[in-house]
Amino acid sequence: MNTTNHDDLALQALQVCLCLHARKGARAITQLFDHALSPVGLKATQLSLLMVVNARTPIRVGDLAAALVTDSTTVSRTLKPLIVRKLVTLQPLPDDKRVKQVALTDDGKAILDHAMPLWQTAQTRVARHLGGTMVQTLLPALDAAAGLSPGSNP
Amino acid sequence: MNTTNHDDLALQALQVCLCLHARKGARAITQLFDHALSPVGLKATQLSLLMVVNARTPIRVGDLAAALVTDSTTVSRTLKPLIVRKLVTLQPLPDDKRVKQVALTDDGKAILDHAMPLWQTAQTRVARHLGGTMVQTLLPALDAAAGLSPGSNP
DNA sequence: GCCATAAAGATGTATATGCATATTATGGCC
DNA sequence: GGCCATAATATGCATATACATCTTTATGGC
Repeated sequence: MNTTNHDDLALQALQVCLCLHARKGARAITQLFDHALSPVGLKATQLSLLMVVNARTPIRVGDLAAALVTDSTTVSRTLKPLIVRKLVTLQPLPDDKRVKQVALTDDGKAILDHAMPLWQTAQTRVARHLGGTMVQTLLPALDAAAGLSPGSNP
Repeated sequence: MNTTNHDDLALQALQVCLCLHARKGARAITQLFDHALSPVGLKATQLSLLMVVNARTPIRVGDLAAALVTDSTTVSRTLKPLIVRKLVTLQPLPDDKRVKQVALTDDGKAILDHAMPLWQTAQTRVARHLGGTMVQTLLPALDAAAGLSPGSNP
């Protein structure tokens, strides 16, 4: 008899698990970006958030969560340190005080200015490591993956 | 005059940032796996760890961290709830008591048995969503990304 | 054998992440 | 006009993640 079914499957799963691979890859990339961004005191996550806010100021918390493919509760907390550092503001919408809008401050714009060259360095380093072909296939594949949350159950 | 350099770069960066894309994709995939695994009370991260331990029991904490492309301090804490649930054990190596070895318990093997079919379902669902071609290109690209941590500084 | 140094994990602190639930604000219904 | 269903966000709890630092244990030079 063999080593039971689960052993075979579990061993094979290690090699092909899309979740594990996605997480390992994302962790490695995140670490590189975090290190690259340390001079401006931003984590990769925080820069991502600032970039989205910059592109769509002012933006609702819920829209920010959707744009980042994350939970609005996560956004709520990720905003905290950025608000403390006065990089963004959080203002209730006058028309509907349930809604809060996130806006980039001048300090936020300034730090974005300092961060983007560091981002460029990190991006280039990862892109070189992967090679152009992989980057071209990776980005659409990750986009596709990011789009699978809505259709969760069928 | 235009909208300043950083605006252009930041807007463009949103579309191509490998870190943001990797994290968004990984989050979406993780959520799907987490939901799929909820019947056995495991998170995707925990199953990944159990699969590695299963493949290489007993394994040192440090080797586990390397295999998962993560920090050994993270492994230390990720192990905590699994130890409490008696899915793995953590034993110092007699020869060198600095080293701790992680081993899968019978309960751990049992839960792995229950989890693997759920894993298969999640894996298939994601693979179908992406399509065979994307899966074939995604896995090697993520492997390549996972391999960029060592050469961090040049 | 004794102490300096290094190695392996664990802990303190901080952020990231998401589910269940609480809080607050709208809006429709009576 | 007040009450309840709903919507948007925030909090409580638990895990995930990593850097700096601490503790414990080995090892090497003397």
